[in-house]
Amino acid sequence: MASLQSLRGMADLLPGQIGLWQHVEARAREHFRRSGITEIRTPLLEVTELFARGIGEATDVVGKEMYTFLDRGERSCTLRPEGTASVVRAAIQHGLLSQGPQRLWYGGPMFRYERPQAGRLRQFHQIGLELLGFADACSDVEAIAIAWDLLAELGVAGLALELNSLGSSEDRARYREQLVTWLEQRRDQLDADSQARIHTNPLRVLDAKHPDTQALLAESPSLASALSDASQARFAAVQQALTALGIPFVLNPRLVRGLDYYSHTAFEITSSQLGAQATVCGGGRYDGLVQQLGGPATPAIGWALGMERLVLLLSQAERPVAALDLYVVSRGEAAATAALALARLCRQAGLAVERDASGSAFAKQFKRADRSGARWAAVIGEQEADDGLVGLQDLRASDHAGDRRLGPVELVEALQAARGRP
RNA sequence: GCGGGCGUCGCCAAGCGGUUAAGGCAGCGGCUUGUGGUGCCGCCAUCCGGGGGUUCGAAUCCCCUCGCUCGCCCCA
Repeated sequence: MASLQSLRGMADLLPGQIGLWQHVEARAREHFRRSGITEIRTPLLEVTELFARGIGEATDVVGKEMYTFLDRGERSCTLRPEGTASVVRAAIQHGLLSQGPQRLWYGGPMFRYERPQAGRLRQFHQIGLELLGFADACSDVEAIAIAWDLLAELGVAGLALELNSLGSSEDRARYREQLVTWLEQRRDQLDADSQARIHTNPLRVLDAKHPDTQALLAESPSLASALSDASQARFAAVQQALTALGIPFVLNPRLVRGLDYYSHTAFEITSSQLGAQATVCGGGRYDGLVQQLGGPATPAIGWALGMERLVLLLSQAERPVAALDLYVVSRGEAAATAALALARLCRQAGLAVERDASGSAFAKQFKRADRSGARWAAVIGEQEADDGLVGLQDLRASDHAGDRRLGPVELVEALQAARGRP
């Protein structure tokens, strides 16, 4: 390549697309505000150990997808591949948990060194929710409902909520043993990927895509039956509450989240319109993580939502356009200064203004005024500059009958008065 | 990391071994020396992602490379 390019998997967000992103971000912000959830911002870079311990050494994310390097002090640093570990670290580090339960959200870029694909980038963006210090089943449902309602509010259609329970960490450990034993007995019947995972991440074998492996798995010990009575009751309570809220879901016993820290409720919100990367939002309960990272035993639930995937679903719909109130056209040096002063005056009054700086023919400037989408055009030529006046015309009018000539202050007042009216 | 498809102007796109490399949109200039949305005229790729090779001759064939894309893996 002759010219410089962005790194693979790292995308620019251009002016034409940014409106949709800002729209989503604004809605999310407002949605969290109404839900009593406050934002937290953590660094993009963390000590590698945080993710190794938090997410799990055996996971793909940690094993092969992290952007890790040594800094000048020879410390191993990693660009965050997800948000939860950082939020939990911050909560522990600053003693937030001793101030009571925390309802937090975050947003921003995450980094995973993977092969880019539709809805998958190396730098991608997530919005996430973390409820720290909440143990009851209704908190699981509240978290899910917040995600579900946000998506609905944004007008995303055709979503499905998939649900599973991984049980308590004891349930999971017990089941893991059963499963490993069972898998080992049939090791030679498994596909290569699954064989490799028997000890590193056996639960993931359940979700193997290989048809022969899937057929074999039909008779494997089930996770559901390994759940303790308490865990089963808890899962039932989650389902009841979802039903009470009218949020539809499908049980997916093979839904095993990739990161080690999940327990009990695990869920994904998926769309069939996204191709292979169908998950828009995924999350679950992670009761053991806070303690594992050195904090007080704290039950927690959270989720992360993929911005790129969400925007992909939304981009078929309409996108909001930032409207300009006024476009200022001028000719001549004195007029240019007057135009600049007028633009500034209007901006100070809260109007959105663009000034044509080209100095080209009026016909040309008006053509641009029209295309800018501005509601009004202001004209300052030699004549107006001399008189200290400004020509004002309605760009929506088809003739010049309504054109006026007035002073800058009157113009601002006129536009403010006209604002809000069609 | 592994497979498949693709890569011509800012965007869309013709071209398929010998063309001055169509066309449309956008942009710029003009018709209209101070007034827009329509119309008309003109300008806008010595070059076809990059590098090698085959050939008298390549955007068109081959190799390598980069990038995009789809799937696998995994996840948001």
